[in-house]
Amino acid sequence: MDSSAPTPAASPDRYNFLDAEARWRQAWADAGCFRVKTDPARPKYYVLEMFPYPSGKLHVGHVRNYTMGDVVTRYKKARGFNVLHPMGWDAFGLPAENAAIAGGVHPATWTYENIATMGAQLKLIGLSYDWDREIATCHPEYYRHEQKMFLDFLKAGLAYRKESWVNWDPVEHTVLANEQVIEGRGWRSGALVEKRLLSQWFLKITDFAEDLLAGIETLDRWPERVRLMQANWIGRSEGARLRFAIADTDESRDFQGETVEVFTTRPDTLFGAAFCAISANHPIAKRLGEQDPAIAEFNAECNRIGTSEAAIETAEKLGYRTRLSVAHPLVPGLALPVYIANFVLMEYGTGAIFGCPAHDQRDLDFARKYGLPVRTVVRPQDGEAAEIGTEAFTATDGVLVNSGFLDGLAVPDAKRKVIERLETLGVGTKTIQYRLRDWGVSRQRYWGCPIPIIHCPDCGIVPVPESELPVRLPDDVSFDQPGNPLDRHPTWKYVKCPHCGTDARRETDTFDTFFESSWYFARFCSPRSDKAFERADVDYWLPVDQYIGGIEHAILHLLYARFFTHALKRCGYLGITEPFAGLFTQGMVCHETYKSDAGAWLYPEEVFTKDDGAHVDAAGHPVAVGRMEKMSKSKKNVVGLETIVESYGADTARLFLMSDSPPERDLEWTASGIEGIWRYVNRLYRLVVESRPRLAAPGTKPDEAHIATRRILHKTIAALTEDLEQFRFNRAVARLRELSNHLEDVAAKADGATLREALDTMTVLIGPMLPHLAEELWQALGHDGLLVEQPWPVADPDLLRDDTVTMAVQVNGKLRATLELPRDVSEDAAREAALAQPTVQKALEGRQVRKVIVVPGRIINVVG
RNA sequence: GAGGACGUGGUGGAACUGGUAGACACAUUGGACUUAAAAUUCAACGGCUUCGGCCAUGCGGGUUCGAUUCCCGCCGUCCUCACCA
Repeated sequence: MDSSAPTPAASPDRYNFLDAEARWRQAWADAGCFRVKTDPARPKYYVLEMFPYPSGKLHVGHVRNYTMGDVVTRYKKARGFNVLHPMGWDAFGLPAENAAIAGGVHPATWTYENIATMGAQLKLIGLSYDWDREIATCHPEYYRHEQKMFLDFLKAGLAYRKESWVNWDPVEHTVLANEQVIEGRGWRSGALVEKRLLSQWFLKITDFAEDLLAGIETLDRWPERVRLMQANWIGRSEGARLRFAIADTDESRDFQGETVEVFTTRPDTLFGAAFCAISANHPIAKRLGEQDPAIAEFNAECNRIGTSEAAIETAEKLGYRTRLSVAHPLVPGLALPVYIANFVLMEYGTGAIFGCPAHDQRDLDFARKYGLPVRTVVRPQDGEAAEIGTEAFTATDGVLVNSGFLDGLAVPDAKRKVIERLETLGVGTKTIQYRLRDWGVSRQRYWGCPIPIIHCPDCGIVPVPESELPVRLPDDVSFDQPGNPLDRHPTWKYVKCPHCGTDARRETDTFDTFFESSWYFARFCSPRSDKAFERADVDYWLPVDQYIGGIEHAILHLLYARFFTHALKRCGYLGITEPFAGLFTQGMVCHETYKSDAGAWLYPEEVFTKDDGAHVDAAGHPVAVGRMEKMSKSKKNVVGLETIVESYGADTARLFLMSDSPPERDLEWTASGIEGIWRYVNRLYRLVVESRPRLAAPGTKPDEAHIATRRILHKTIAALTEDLEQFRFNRAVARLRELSNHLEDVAAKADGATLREALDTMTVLIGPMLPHLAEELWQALGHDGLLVEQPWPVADPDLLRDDTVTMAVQVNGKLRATLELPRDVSEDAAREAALAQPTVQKALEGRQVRKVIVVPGRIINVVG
């Protein structure tokens, strides 16, 4: 329990971190170590952690990814790069409004207070930010630029307004984008999302579907997982669109000459078509509904059924047989019935399909249910067409049958040929269909960037003139009733039309808050510019070389930001298409959960451990220990940042967060773990302080032991450098411990020069992870100036290679001996040495040696 | 339903490109120091063993001189998307 952890007191043999950490943070700030400027003469490196939403307070779980960015920044700086490492606040969002509703505090006040709190917390842990570049996206000097961008997008045809069925979150009282609906629920509220028909602003992300997909190939420093998720989200499929003419019958006089357009990925199965099905929101379904209350009711029912996993699994596939039928485009005289079906989505393809029961499972189920014919048109490559029972034949390596001019063709050839025919007939075309849909950016909320549009009864949609930007949020708003305060504001929305001067009204929706985070990385390049950013600055700094954030943004933010970069390029803002060259997705910090016997969550510091290991609360009542879960305020399994920094120091917390667990995996925060790191930090301190007297000792003639120490030192430099390059922080920590363990063993007998080199170098190596301690030790070692400005050590290649190698000796694959042999030992000599081993002879048990495999420097395997 | 990842001691994890499995830690146990504790420090720490070894990287096969690593089939855990035509 954290509460049982002693507060380490300062003592002569203990590192006084409280004093030292504050002192060195001040020294970095005074020297402006992390203030950078555009300098094309120097190589640049841009490190960025996903900026936080200022929700209240940070706990130790938040700090992990900032520490990773800090380690990279300090390391790259030592390697000579001009490193940009900025921090800011993703400051628009619903929690501020909820706080306003609950507590009567204005969202702006709430937000800026949280920014002050969290900013101070971040400064406690010694992060290498250029604070001069701090931005908050709720500031008009930030959001004015995205209003301009939106107007530019509008001019470029990348923004449009359209009435469509959208996802409505009934708890947040706002629309959500498709990316923000997870298993049918709002991504933040968890409420079941409803479908509503609303007029909304969209950004044309689909214009870049192909570019965004192709771009994924170039992102070779992104996790494979994220690339795959994005590719799946974009969801490219090749197929055909084709039009079925509505059959001219007595029942369909009013649809004469009209067509039903469908999308299919299996145009080759067209001869097996048994029906057409359209979405309940298809224009034809709506027209039919207007005439027939039964159809209207069926359509409404389809919209009521949710899209959650449970709803989909249990919902029956329902069809409503309309009075319409369509003519098969290739089979004269064949008419197919038209159904309205609850499983056809208006949002994908054309909102209509043709059903081929023999070769699609869902179509087969539907056909069996409604007694439709099942006609096999693809047979297995070798063999006859099997009788279709309850399972469709969906393999695509078959051969076409019962399909007229397609008979005998393989599926891919048949696809090609049938599309050719459809194109000749003028009833269809080859198409590429994406799952990706345009990004709906309108939100019916106050605390966001106003959409700079005026609705005029005469002129329609009129952009706010650029000279009038920014459109500022009004301060005087009330949250005493649900809905959008901007819409209820007494005066704000009433304006004159900029064109004709008549009474008009402002757009009262604000942008999705993902709008702000879609370009902030560029704003950091010129945070005080009166333009969105300066071209010279973004040309130098972008793309971000190392981006660090949570996997939860694998699609949402990362896709929006990639799209924005394409769109900004098209509008002439910048010259790149991919904003983030390298991406790292870090794991979460977890902690045990505690529950009192009354069922209430308890904070770790409210829980005590008795001698027998039982857990109790302050009153001595038993406490149930739950499983490790992501630190979260709601379950109270959080450890306060200040608590840890005051008890152990920032460096101890930082090193703990970098140790043991690989950075992409979850990390368990434990009291014993932090204790262990604290002990290690003190050992490092003592190692240096106690070695100081020996540094003055004259260098003796270097003997074997000194060379061994230097070898270990230089191997550590090489390995640690490689680990940092590859984001293997846990291994880097292990290597540091190997080095310091060795130095502790030899310090008392090492010669001055060797010890000096080793301790100086070790101090530089711990710098990225333990920056305060490193400065303190650097000073203790007698150096002037700041360690943070020291160059990274370079390993001497001669010291990376030993004179001898340890080779394993196996007999039939089993280890029987190890041999210390000269590095350049010949294969013959190695073989002889191995065979001479008594253990080898014994293991052979008198058998003939059939073969000896020698892998230089590694292994000798005797096969007998 | 589609796609993907992972599975190593009591625990977190290491093992380069197929080459000595368990680095580095945490926990535990025992010893030293101490009036005692804390701190520090030394040692043991996968299992079994007749002390020669044997068995061990989820399970079963395969390839190989040699497999935690490659291939096939299971089992389990996790993630993403999902009525996508």
